[in-house]
Amino acid sequence: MADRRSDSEEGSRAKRQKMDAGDPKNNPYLAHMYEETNGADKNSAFAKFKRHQTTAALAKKVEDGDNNPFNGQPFSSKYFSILKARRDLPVHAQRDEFLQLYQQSQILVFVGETGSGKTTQIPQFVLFDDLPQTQRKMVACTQPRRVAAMSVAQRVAAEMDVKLGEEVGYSIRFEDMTSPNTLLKYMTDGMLLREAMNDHNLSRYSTIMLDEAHERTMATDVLMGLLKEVVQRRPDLKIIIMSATLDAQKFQRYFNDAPLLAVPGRTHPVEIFYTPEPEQDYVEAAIRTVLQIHATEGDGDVLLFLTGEEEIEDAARKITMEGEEMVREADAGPIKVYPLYGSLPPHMQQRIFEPPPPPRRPGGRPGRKVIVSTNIAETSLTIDGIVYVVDPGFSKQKIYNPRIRVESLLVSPISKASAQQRAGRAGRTRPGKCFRLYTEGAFKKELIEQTYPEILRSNLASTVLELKKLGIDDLVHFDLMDPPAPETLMRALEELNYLACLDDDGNLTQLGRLASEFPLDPALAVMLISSPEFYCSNEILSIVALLSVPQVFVRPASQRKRADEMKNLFAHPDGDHLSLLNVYHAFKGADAQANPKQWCHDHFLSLRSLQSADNVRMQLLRIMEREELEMVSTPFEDKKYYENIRRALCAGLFMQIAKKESQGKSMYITIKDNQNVLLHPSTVLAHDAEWVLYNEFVLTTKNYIRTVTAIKPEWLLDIAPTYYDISSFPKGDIRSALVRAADRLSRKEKMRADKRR
DNA sequence: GAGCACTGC
Repeated sequence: MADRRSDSEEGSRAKRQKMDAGDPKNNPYLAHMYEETNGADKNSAFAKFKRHQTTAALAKKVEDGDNNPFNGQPFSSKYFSILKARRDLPVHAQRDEFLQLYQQSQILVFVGETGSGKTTQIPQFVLFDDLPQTQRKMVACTQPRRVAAMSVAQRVAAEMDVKLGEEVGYSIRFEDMTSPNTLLKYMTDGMLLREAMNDHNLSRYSTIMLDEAHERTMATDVLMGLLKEVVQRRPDLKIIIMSATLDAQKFQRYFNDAPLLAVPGRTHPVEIFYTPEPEQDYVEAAIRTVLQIHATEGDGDVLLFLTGEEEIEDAARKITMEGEEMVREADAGPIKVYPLYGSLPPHMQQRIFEPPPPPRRPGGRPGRKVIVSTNIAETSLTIDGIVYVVDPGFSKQKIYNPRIRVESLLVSPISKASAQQRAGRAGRTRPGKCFRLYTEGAFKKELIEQTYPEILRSNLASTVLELKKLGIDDLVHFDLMDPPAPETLMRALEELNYLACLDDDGNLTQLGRLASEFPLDPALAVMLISSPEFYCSNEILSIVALLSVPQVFVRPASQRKRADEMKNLFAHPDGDHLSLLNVYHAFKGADAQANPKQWCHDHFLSLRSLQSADNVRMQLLRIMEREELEMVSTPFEDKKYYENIRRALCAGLFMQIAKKESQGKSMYITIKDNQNVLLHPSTVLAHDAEWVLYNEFVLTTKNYIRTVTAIKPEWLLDIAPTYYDISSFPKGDIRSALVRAADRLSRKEKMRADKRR
């Protein structure tokens, strides 16, 4: 089988071959001849090390030596000062215990609470015992987030006194910071999954660590299922599942009763307070609690968890106002409120690290910082100095309804694990307090133990395609830790079958194999792959890139009118997809490129989103070229320029079509699922289109379809005849409209045939 | 006449 790799891989492999060409020791075909001495020759610091038989004492000796065992360079003085601090970490006391379990078993579950040092130290413990250099392999440690992979790699490179990207590196989307010398690689879990799709045995690794496994991301869950199979084919591969305390036994059971090692963390105690009675309005209660803390508690910053941007901005405003009143009337200390959520520009996010405001006069009451945040402060961002946490017990969570194939965000009660994590945020620097705005009874009886893993809350179309590409044929018996509902799985298989990515027996088709190469939703991948047939792959590529990044249109509450005017400059009467294309073209134009920041600001566009779309576009373009898909455009003057693009959109999104209801203005009904929907008010679609294609179904106060483009039913019959098999539609408005379209289509074809005769 | 929690390839 062809060993195809993702393109960043391809790059590093090419690099590796080139760099290694001169040295027979580095030639993979000759490597076995050097196995005894490779990296562990007599002069090496590792000479006395027997793989998987080392001890903490042995490692300590090398760590305390004069020269770096990995690159032969003398250790810097900074190395020794960091080493001293490392030895104080809780994990260090159990290094021998860890080594014994690691050596004895193929799979190990490691539980380390925050502050234990697990993410930085355990991979180094492994390195000194696994000696991957002697196997020409690597040790991998996965993280759910890119920033974590980068920053931990940087930290560990410093601890090991090596240059980042050499012996210690990281690999994330858009950036491969590794070299042929890399022995320890931090990477995102999604990246390892990508690699697995081309190397089902993950043969480049001698040990794989899945860190933060308790977060149960989609990628972690799939990787765990995969690794469970790989360990049977590769007895030489070792696996470490690293997690926070909760649910450790579940991991143990899943991995055939793997041994468990638990290391305590280093945090301060947090006192928990509950409300005696349930609160009616959690936002109002939260604001009241924050102000109460300010009035009655000692110094220390406050972290309040709310669910979304609007709620947060609103609460922040109210707390600021009330706080100012407290300063005036009760001589309270000054209070500074910072909103925090993902779509906030980075420089605004950075502001949360500013020190709290000083007292208003010498000797006055100390100032206090209040951070009002989404869940982003629960895992992604840690803020030191928080002493008080206010937890109303809610967050927005993604849920998936397979019956109508809709993912939506819903404000839901958090889990016990989440509540514990939130409380923990108060004890990072000193003992703290957590105020839960629900009763103790509710905590015990109503909150679920763990947030449902993502795999149970998502559309599985792309996951199923990935699994097929990973060589998993029998999905039903694939051992996932939490198997999704059969209906969700059936929906995904059905969707992939309609997209022709899977045949009727559920086997990967050529198109499916190609689609899996793209880091995209299968529908968007199919759209992109089909686009050369419609003479518009350049344009579809831009649209797909824009559809895979956060919203490009910015609409600040204070300047809505102005923002809408600017958006209208890019509007295309036939719909939002074409408007996105106009935005992209304008962004790449000379005017915008002269000063992109200013231009985006002036036009109410998000520079961050546009730049990231540009990045995505480049990545996708490289895959298109590698797969020899043609990059073509219809000449702009051609009257079919936009029509071709709209047809190509149908090639991927033909399952997301709505038709106007005969009665009722702008009321639409979705095809097949028969959901009543409204055009999202943000649409630029200028006319009452009979048929529209939509990108997204949003469930909020009403059912909306967002990002819509006008299309013709004839195109659907032409492009997706199986899905639009008229006989499968019940008698009614939609069916008769399709029949009329079919008539028009055949008349046209007949006329064309007549002309040819 | 609207609301994108968060993350990833």
